[in-house]
Amino acid sequence: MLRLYNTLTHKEEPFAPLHGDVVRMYGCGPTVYARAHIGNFRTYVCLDVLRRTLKYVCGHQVRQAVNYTDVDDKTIKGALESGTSLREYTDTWIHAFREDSARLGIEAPEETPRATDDENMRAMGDMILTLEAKGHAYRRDGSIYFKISTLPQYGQLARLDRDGMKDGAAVDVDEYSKDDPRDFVLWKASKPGEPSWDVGTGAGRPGWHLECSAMALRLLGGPPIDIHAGGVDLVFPHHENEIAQSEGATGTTFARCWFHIEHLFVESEKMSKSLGNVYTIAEIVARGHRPSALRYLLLSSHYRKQLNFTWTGMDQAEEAIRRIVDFRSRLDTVTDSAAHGRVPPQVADARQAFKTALEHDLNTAGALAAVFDLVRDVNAAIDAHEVSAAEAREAADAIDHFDRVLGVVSLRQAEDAEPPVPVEEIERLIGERRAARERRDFAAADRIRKELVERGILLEDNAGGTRWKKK
RNA sequence: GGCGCCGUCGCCAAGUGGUAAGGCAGAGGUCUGCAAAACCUCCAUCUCCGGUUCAAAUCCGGACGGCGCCUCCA
Repeated sequence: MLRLYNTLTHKEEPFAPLHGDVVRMYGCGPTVYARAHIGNFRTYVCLDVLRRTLKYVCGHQVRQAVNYTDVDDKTIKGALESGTSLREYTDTWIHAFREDSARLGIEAPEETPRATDDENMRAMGDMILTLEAKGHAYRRDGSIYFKISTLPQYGQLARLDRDGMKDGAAVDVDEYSKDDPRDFVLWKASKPGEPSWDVGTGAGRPGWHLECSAMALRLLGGPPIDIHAGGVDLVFPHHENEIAQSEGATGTTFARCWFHIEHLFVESEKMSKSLGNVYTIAEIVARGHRPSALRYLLLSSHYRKQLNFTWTGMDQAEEAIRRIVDFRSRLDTVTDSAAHGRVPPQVADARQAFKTALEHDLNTAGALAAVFDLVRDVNAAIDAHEVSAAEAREAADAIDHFDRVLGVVSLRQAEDAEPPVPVEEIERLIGERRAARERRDFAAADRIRKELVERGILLEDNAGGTRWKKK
């Protein structure tokens, strides 16, 4: 059974969906005002692995929502500066995000709501009115605030207490007049020139936290929903405030399990624009790396540990994937008909180890070890001519199964499907080279191989003939 | 000031009470026309100091080092 670390309880707990076999999960998505960076994508790749584990390892169905925050200070400013409407402006970045997500092999969630969609705005308005009716909210100068003192459990997720929040920590000094500095805004009064909505709230726009509460409950049903996720930085105040709003409005638990992904660092430093180390997928590619390598790198350490992105790490990831991909294609070349019985138990062990690792709070590094164990074992068996085609098929099925969760082999194969040299030309040259080798003209043969290497194609001579692959 | 995390081979990284997975890199070897790939062999006692235990990388205490949150942020 899957066990997940729950931020709410600070413990690893067995996880099962509340209703039947459907896991209802919500992830806080990007604010769409710029191209997302690799740190953002660590979160989304880890969510993807969680999603895939739930589906393909645990056998659950998944109903996942990941939102686009398409109205806030940054998006409004960006739209203004680019001279386009908020909708057009955010459309651009949503498109970019989908493009990058696809390059990283992230499965599309069932729901990708936008805050400014009518039905979501209405849901937010309804939630505010409910909070007001229950005495959790108050209006001041056209804005509406959540009154923290009305909710005794406030602070449970982040484990913050009032007394500790003093010296050294910045105290929220707001330009608005709130009853308590910690009260947060549910609805911001509109300013001249800014887009605004009125959903029983007066003209304005939603506060930072409101959209997630409203959309999660609208799209996933409940409460409680099964899993709520995001980057660690969202624990406070975002998620704490989401809990306050949702539980204030519904009177019951908002989310059963809180799943948080640690931050990515770059060359041991926090990413920041001033350091110039905020990389996007496009920049990774421009440096000659495949997105699959980034995905692998993100999977190679545990999601609750800080991960240090380095270019050496990317090089190592490229090599590691290559080993698995080479193995996977080698399996297709096995033609022996006699079974030897050596491989099936190896496959069974690997499948078991893979599952056990993922079930243990998504231990992807451990799962990868299981994959490599199988690679080594079966490679050795093939070298010893002790594998039948059917047994190779079993191993291939296992690798394909593993990759439904890892999503890294298929990604690499897709990336390498378009070689820099036309396939017919590669094959023609391989033919010429074979002829040269047959007449023992190794100089000519080596010349062809060298030429292809320079054009990005590697040749490997095996018992069955010559194989090519992208460098 | 409060809360919390981390320190395992050159690099990355599992393991969290029973005697150190895996990947990358490296050395030697097998195979090969040569390469490549693959395989085999070699390559750490877990930051340090105490303690608990038959047994600790794993638990407790302390030291040193690194980091996060308490403020917009994945």
